[in-house]
Amino acid sequence: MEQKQLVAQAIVAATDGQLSLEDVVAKIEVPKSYDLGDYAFPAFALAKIYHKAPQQIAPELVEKISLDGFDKVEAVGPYVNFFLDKKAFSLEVLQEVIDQQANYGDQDLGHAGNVPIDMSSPNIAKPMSMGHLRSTVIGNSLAELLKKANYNPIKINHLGDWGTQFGKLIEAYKLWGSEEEVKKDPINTLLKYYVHFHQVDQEQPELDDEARAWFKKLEDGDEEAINLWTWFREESLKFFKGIYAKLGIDFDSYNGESFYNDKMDEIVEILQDKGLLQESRGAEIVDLEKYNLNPALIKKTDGTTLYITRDLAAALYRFRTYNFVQSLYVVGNEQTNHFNQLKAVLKEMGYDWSDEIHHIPFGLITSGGKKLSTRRGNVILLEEVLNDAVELAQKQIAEKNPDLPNKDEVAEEVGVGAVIFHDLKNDRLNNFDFNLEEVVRFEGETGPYVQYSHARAMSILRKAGDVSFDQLVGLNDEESWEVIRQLSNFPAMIKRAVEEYEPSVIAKYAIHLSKSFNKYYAHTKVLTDDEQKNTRLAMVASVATVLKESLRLLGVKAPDEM
RNA sequence: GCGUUUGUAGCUCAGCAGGAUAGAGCAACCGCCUCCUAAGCGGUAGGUCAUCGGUUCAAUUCCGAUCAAGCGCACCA
Repeated sequence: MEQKQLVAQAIVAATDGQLSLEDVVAKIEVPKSYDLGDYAFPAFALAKIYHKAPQQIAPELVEKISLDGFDKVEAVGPYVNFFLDKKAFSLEVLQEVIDQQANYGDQDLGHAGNVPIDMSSPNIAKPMSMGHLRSTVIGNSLAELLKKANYNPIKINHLGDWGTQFGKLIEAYKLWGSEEEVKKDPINTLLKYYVHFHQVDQEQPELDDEARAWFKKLEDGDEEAINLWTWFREESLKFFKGIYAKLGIDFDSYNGESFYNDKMDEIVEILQDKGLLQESRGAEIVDLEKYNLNPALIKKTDGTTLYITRDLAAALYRFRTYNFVQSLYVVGNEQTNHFNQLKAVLKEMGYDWSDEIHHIPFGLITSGGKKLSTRRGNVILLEEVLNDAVELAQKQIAEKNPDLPNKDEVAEEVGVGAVIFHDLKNDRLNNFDFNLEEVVRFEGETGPYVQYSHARAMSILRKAGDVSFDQLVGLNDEESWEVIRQLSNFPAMIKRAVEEYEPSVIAKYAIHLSKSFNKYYAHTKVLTDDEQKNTRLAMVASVATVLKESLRLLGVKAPDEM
């Protein structure tokens, strides 16, 4: 970053202030190929000012630029290419990483402001599928990233524990369920009832009325309904927590939809007071015509609430409780309309803070090209995927490193890490069709590749024993230069990932850093006794630190050996 | 139909908010372990950046249209 300023200043000085520093900074780019330097300034913008061809201007600029801070400055066609002083720059970067350790890359974008994150949010009485994994791992990574940028994230698991579906479940249980069967295998049994319900109600639509009646009872506090619901909820939560433990993710709150049951009346009252509520086809709605959105359904004909009613209550509750600077919702892109409606209704209610509500959408996972659907039985169980991945990691270890001391622990970290990393490495919005082989791949651009790179670095450091990094020297060979440049990019990557709510920025970065390090590793023997040995070790230590930190920000463990 | 997201190599994706010969990974083929973990490194082959227009000195990148796909469009969440 500062290097870019240095380049910009040199250009501004050489052009006698014809261009502002800001303009020049905006124009400066990083050449695609190393032999074209570290930064480049295209002289096209000057062609009009000087009435000359940019190819002619570039060499003239080079004449006027002092070499202070650069190894070389040269003109190639219309470009002025800058080569940084490798020795000075590498020393500076390594010193910084060694000094700051895991704090390297920390920023203060958030000034400690609260940011509730609505994430994971599985539905009670249903198993967790690959679909929930996305919200969980993206939310978790955003929380870590926000923390690094000095925000105070609050991870809220907005459990899907309320709604008509529980009427259906209770109705199904009453018709076909047995207590013993549920106790044996809660989730799968409840799921079975639920799926069965949807098969039967195709021909017996009156079941839906029964189900709605049960949900009505639930909202009205009927004892039998509440008892069943509480039981289903507890069993589900036990099961979910097992999976979260496996993923290494925890939450600050498990306040799901039901938590807002007693907070919706106020919302309805406010809407009424402000004259926003209208009756339409027997239901209560808020018209959103002027936002070019469908009306928001606040209450159904039978007086029960809907998803958006609860989300309105939740939004207000979160604002009052956390006084947030931003409020995030990590929810699939198929719900974009819902969040547009949510924000619009809040805006109509006069809440300016609705502008700080951000839906963080992500793409859909399909299976065989088809949307996952619990009711139709088309699910990919997260638990199974994780188990498969860990098992595969075990095989891999048995084959490649049979003497590894803590095999099971490492297999867990690698297997689970592979699944998480796979989910985070691509753009959030990309859809993907589930493919087990792809998800648990350990070679190429994968989580295990990054973990392996880290383990290699740690291995060198172990072999090196005690070394001090007090007397570092500059490095200027080609292979280490690639690594140094990557290391220096880390803080900028953090910033971008936070600003774009995009963990994939960090995943991609980790791959690039790993690549440059593996290349270096193949080319240079680190543990050779010479005057640069300690500096090389400092670089290896820096790579290990930054890789481990990158993985941590993604929610992936970095074993020292694998 | 309306809204929205997407369209880059056989497959999966990058391309840093316009720039110098479009990059990786898988898959294919060929090399590299007497040397810090070969879960690695190197090489070969593979593309009219969906199509057509527009803005610009410069467009894969910005704008518009068309085509194709995903998702959403009132009593589910």
